[in-house]
Amino acid sequence: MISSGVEPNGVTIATAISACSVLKLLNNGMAIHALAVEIGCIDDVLVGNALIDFYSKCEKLEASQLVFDCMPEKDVFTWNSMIGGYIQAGYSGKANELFTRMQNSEIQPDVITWNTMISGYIENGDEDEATDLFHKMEKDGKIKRDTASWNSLIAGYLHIGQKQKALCMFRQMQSSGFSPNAVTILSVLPACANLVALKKVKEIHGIVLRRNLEAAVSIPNSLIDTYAKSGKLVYSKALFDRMKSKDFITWNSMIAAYVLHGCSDEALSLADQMLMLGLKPEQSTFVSIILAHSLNENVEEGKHILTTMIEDDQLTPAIENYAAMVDLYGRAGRLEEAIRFIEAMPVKPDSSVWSRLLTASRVHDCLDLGIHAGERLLGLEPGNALIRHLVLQAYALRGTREDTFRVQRLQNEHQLPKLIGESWIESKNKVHSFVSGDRSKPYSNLLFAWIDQISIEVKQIGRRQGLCIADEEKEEVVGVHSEKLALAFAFVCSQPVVPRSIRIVKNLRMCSDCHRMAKHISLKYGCEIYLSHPKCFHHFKDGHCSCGDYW
DNA sequence: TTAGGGTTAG
Repeated sequence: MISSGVEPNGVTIATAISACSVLKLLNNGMAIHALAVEIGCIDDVLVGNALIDFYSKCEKLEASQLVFDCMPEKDVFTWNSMIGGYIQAGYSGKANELFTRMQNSEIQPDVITWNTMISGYIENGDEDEATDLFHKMEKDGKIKRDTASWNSLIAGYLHIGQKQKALCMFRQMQSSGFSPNAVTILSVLPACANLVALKKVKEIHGIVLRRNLEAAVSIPNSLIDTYAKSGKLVYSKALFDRMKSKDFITWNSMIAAYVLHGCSDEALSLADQMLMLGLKPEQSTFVSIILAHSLNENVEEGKHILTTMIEDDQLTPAIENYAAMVDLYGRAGRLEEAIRFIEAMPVKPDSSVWSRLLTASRVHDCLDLGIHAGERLLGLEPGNALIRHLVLQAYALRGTREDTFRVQRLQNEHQLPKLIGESWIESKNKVHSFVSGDRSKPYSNLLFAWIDQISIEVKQIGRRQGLCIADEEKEEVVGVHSEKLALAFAFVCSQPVVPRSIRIVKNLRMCSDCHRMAKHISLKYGCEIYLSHPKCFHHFKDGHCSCGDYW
């Protein structure tokens, strides 16, 4: 435009600066700022507003404040942009000061100002202040809450990990006569992505259909992911097949869904289809492809994929790609290669890398390497009780003189909270919780009798007794593990019919004894068992598990 | 024509 000799005006400048804000192009934006001064449109309120947002997004808050202070004329955008800048930088106190100043100025806060303050407070951990503002905003009758007001609160709760409160607000929103929009759905779906919330997912899917929200690609994308994590891979695939326009996230989500369910061949074939359509896989696609080769224990192919990614596609591997490689070597039992790979990595290994190595070490009974990985994990997350517990166990198992000293030192550093296994299962619209060794339920005797009977059968099949590093203490110590109680509950309460599909969520890693029992039950009764615990998803069917006995 | 709320990578 400039080289054609057309003079830009304030609108041109504001639009161009906005583009720089999105792309966080500090130098280009500053050049346009200089141009605005040169052509004399710097006092244009539109330009000033765009600049405040631009400098905030480039993390140059002092510059934003300077622009704000110099503006001869301010409007509601000016104030909102400046307040939003402080909020996004985490300065809710400073934002609140401006919010108060704004209320005493000739420009009054609008619904966006209020929403910005609400999301700012809650994301900075001040839940009370956020809900207080949410209630106050309609007090004087000038401001009406909108869908985004509800979304701010719901998304805020999710950011701080309060899923239940978010879902509760979601319900309240609907009973207050507000319809969820695409943003609401995209916030709330990941909160329901687990094996015991399938009904909730279906309910939200129902809202999507009734409100015609499936047109935006992001909605079916999120549903594909959520259904897979809720154990309904067939629903994910049905949605995928029906989608007329797919984007990268669609493909990545479906490929990752197959990997999650241990369907490596389907994942690889879908990745091939993606290539044939001329779509270039991105880093995240390669994570899934490497993991699929890992499931097949095809180390050479996995290594080839990483090379292809770097050399042919000119992509810099992300830490997740390196972690997937460790899984590839680890699952195949090539532990020395795994550790050599980690040592040669161009980036610093993070906890995902070390925890993959720890998994490999525990599955292949390699105590020394397990201790090495555990110590690294502990160095990265010293406050993590679970890791501390694993490291202590590993030292105790190895039991050299130095190990004993290390155990004592670790124990003295922190008081170890007791790790209690807990499992959840849904039945008749109610989620039931079981803790390991719990005999307090009125029907406990029925559960234990059922477990005793199955245990005898499983013991006859044989047990492998290796060096065991486990999240949870052995059952001889804590009593029957919670997932067995949940399994027994599923059978006992569906009598005389055999349950077809059982879904359980657990807080701690499953032990190999419980894993063996679940496989046996799936074979004996012809039922499917889905069980997830942090970082792992199991689908037991016909005596096999989708994890390939590696978790 | 500038401001707020959101999807994948077990």
